[in-house]
Amino acid sequence: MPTIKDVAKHANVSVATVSRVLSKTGTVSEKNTQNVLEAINALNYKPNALGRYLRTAHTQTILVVVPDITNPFFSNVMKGIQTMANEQGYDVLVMDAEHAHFDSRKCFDMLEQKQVDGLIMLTSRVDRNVLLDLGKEHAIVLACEYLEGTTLPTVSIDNISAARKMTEYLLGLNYTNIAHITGPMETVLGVDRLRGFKQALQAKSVDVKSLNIQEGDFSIESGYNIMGKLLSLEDRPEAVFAANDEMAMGAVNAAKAYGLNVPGDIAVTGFDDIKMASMFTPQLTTISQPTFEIGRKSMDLLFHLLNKEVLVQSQFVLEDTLVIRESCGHLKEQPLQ
Amino acid sequence: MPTIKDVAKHANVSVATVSRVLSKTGTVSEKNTQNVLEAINALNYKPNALGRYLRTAHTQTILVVVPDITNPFFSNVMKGIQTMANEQGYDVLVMDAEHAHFDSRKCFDMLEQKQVDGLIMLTSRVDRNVLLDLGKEHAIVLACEYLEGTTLPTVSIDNISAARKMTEYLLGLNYTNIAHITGPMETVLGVDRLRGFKQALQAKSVDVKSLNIQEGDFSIESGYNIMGKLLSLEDRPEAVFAANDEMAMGAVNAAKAYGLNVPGDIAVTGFDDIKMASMFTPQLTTISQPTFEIGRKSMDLLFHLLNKEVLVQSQFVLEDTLVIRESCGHLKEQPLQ
DNA sequence: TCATAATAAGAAAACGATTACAACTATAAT
DNA sequence: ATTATAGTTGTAATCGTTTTCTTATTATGA
Repeated sequence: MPTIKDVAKHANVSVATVSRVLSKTGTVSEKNTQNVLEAINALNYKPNALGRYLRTAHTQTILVVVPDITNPFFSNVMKGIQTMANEQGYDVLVMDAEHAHFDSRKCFDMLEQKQVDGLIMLTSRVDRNVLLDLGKEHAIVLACEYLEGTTLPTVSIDNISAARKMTEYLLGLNYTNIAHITGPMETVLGVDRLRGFKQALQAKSVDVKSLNIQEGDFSIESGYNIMGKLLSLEDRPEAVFAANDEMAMGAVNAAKAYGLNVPGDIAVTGFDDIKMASMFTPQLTTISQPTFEIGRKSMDLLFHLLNKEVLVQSQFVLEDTLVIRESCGHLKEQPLQ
Repeated sequence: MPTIKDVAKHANVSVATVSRVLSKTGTVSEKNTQNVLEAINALNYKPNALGRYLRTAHTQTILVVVPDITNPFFSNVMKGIQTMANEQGYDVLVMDAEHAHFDSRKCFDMLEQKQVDGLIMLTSRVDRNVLLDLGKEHAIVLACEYLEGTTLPTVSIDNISAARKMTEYLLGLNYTNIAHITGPMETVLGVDRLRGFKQALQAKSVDVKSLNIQEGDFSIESGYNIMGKLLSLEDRPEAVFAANDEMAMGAVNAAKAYGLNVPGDIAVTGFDDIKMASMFTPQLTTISQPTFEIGRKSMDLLFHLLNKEVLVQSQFVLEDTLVIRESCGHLKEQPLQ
């Protein structure tokens, strides 16, 4: 494996000169530039990134922690991050938090050990204080899940108002006995969507029955199981709002297994608008999040942080959209594909 | 940011001693060990990974190149890799090849520049010779898509026989006019599955009509569009075998849009058994791949390579399963969830 | 022609760890 | 007392770059 020294020797110059032509900084004569370039070619020299990183003290790679790589919602956000990162010459490391079953110190260490330059957290299920402290010294941005009263840069949608919007839509369809399958109550996402749900109900003076609120874990299975419970309630709900699309699909399938028709017998809505939401039968009415844009914006923010620029604005809430499809019995025109 | 020197000074020992207690190698007296540990704590010292990496010449991180991070099939393989990697103390970098629209030199450079210790390719749509050459000097394993006549370690299923099995199943259901929506013909995956399809037909002396073979690109959209073509054929196929689940779903939806019932009017099958295959209506009959295991095995192989062990076996083909659900009109018992 | 500025290039010092080597204990064996 | 041995420790080299100084050379302008 040739090093910069070998190149220097081969080109009859000093290592400094080689480094200069490599990084296109400083001034090197035309003749030497050519010599160095030839030597690089002749030896098939590839600069060792480690040497450079140690000296320059940054790795040009960032870490993103995602609750579950398997979840299509997050892979879209990831794609946005990835795209933006590559544009700026950064590489992206991914860490799967496995729904917070991981040791969050691992990702913090990577930051502190200079293994990565920055961090994008797609989950906030970590030690709040540690995260906040770390944010003072390092480049960290929070996406999707913001942290209550945080100083960290954040990009997400307004989950409360989105959930309220969804519930109001259901109310507008004249459903009043509405259930909500929540996300995990230790996530801001779960809590906020529940909050929006309640707000809409209370605004219409519909009372919120505690039996109609059941905690899920964002998985298809939990949607299926909880729907089972809901359906066996004495006062069976007419509509159920699931806190994400996966749970909604589980719920629909539970209803089908129960011999019920969706939306004929019971309406179901989701949240996130993952790709499958429109492929599913019935097509899911849901909240569409600008996933790619969330990713892009997060990386953009991180990039500013990395460059020590002062952020004029650090909290970004992006637009979500209620997309109405079939699962609530109100079919708007929509191409099937 | 404290360095090892600061710790040494604080603990009144040499940097060598600090390094020794850090890496638990060599012998250090009980007293000094304690002093060093205290100093580390007092200064909140985190060893700089870059320094270590440069010296030890490896980064403990591997790179995996995936055709499309958004595809659930690959995220499951990724999960297997990730799990195994973490067990062995490796980190995982992900690069999205965007269906080979990326510059493959980028991932090769990372290997050559020592940015990563090893490479797992989930796609082989790269320059064959470059890849093979690189494999002589570096740790590389190919997963999912093997390379014809390669010397590189490989783990995948036998796509030809799996596709044959699927086609035979269709034939067994007495369909004879069967179409195949292929994957991209520049992927081994696409070619192999087509090959298996043809083999099954030829074995039964059913002639393969060229109009019944249409090239897709693994996307839902292409499945939808191609199905449109297929349905307007004078001699409309009774069954269509799509080379992956996404295209199968697109095909089903096209049929629905056409006013056709699946499987009543036309049978459709997929390949891969992604999570949604069983959530979809009708539930997809498909080929199930041991995704997690493919990931695990690949990482295991890579790990051996990294340790310079000689591989007794380097080509692994894992078991696939035909999972029969609803989409071909032959419903076996299967829990709905 | 001389002072000044600009350009080119090398020597050597970082960066922060690991580790080979040597040196110095203390203890045990002779 | 002397030697051998094992256990500790420190010094300094090393990994492969980048970058700060210096110095030498050439070009520019008065």
